[in-house]
Amino acid sequence: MALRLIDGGRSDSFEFPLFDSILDRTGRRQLRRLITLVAATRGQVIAEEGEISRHLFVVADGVIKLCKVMPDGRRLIVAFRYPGDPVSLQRRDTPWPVTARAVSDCTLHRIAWEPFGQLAKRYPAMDRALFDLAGDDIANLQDRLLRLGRGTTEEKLASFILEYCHAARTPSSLGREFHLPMRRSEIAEYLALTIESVSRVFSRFKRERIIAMRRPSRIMVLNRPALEALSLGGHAVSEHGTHANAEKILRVGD
Amino acid sequence: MALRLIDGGRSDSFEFPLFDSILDRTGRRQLRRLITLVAATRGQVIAEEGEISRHLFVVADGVIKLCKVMPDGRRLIVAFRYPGDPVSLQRRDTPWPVTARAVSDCTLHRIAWEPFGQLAKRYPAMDRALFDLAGDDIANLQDRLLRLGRGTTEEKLASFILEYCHAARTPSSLGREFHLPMRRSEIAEYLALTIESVSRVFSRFKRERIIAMRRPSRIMVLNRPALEALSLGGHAVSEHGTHANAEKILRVGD
DNA sequence: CCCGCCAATTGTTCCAGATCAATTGTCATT
DNA sequence: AATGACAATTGATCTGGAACAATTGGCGGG
Repeated sequence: MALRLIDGGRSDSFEFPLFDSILDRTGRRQLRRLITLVAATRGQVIAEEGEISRHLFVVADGVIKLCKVMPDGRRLIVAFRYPGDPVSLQRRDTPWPVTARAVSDCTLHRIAWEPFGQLAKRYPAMDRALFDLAGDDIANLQDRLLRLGRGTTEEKLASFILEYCHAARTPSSLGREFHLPMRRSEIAEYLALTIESVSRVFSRFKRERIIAMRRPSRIMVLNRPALEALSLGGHAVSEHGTHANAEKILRVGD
Repeated sequence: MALRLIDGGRSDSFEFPLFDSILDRTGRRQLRRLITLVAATRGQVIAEEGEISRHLFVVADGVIKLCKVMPDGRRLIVAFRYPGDPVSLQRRDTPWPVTARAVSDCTLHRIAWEPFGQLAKRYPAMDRALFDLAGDDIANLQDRLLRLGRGTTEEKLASFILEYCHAARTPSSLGREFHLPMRRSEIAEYLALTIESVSRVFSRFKRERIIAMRRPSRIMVLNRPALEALSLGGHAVSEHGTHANAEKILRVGD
């Protein structure tokens, strides 16, 4: 199924902070004319791994996942993308390194690389801005690599919850309930765990009053400091057995 | 200890393919004048996580590792960098997201961001080239994420050996012996394993005549197809039990 | 309201890889 | 050649999370 184009998608009214700050009035207007608004429904493929990338996509509303699959079917969600995020930063007109799918019904800004490149010739700061965004993406992937490689199940889920609250601009600190659009299977694929492990840790967090969960997708953070402590890999907050151990390991030198 | 500057490091003679292809003669000469050649000895820190990045580094000779550490001492090597690789692509003048250390004695080209930025104003293609390099880095990190998250010990080591052969331009396909500069502990930190697991799999590969190993750091690839099959996650090459399984998993749909 | 479907939870068993513990190389120094 | 300091290997256990297996819960359609 193809992406649905949205009428009036070329309206000048919406916000587009990614490049607006570096363009003058003319540049902004020209960029607006390149943008098409498209819609995808839950589960729909936005771009397939291997397919040549002809567009830059930016999430307008909803959540996207970027997936990779091994030949034997093992899969991993490389990243979720939230409103305002560019979907994939890569050389123009090269194959997508991942498959992008909608996690919830969502809308995206789409810009063809070809005219984007023309515009970028007159506004070189745009290439610079793309590079900066790529740098942020790299730093995030490096963090994720550390967590997937060395983190425990608790640590992974704790940092996922915090990350979601932050990225989805959810009122987590206020102790308000929010909606989690991804299923357990998607959280498991994101954290390189099984559904069962994810479910067990959710239950444990609930039992320990770190979160409340009236339904699987309705979460409320009750003890944010506990989540933060877990997500850094500090484990028990006020114990210092781990600390002595840490110093021993760090002393190894290199 | 500070990085040692190398006399005559400003010579115009060396190759610098990263940007040479997109610059004219004048541009190349101007870029050359910004480059300083520096040396680091095995184990030396080139840049520390958190420290503001004032330079772009490119590996000239030897191998670099990029490390991240958790508060309690668990560590991961995010990437190795080989001759020709930029060390870290990130927003200019922002904190390093990783610590860069020399794995072997090595030399690096160093360019201060400040004059680099001036030059890039006259040659906008340089920013574009940086973005493209960052895109490659992102694709590599995504692959690594899949392997660390879902790969077995064998798969991880097999793909590491192949990756090393490729990156270090080693005559692997010819069945010639080569030198592996990183210790078992570094390979383990790169693959999110323990030293013991790495050692056991090396021994197994040796026993199965996939590699030869006269000393821990002297390796020869004997059966490249076997390594390639393993690194893709295909497991046994000519078995199809796994295949049936794969289709079952893939059929899940999303 | 009941039924069927699928997501999520919970319980049980199992195993890959971690951890703990020697032992064996390797090489630099005297 | 003997000594000491590490790096690597090998062996014996242990365990966190996977795999397998029911059971429970929610929701849409008749």
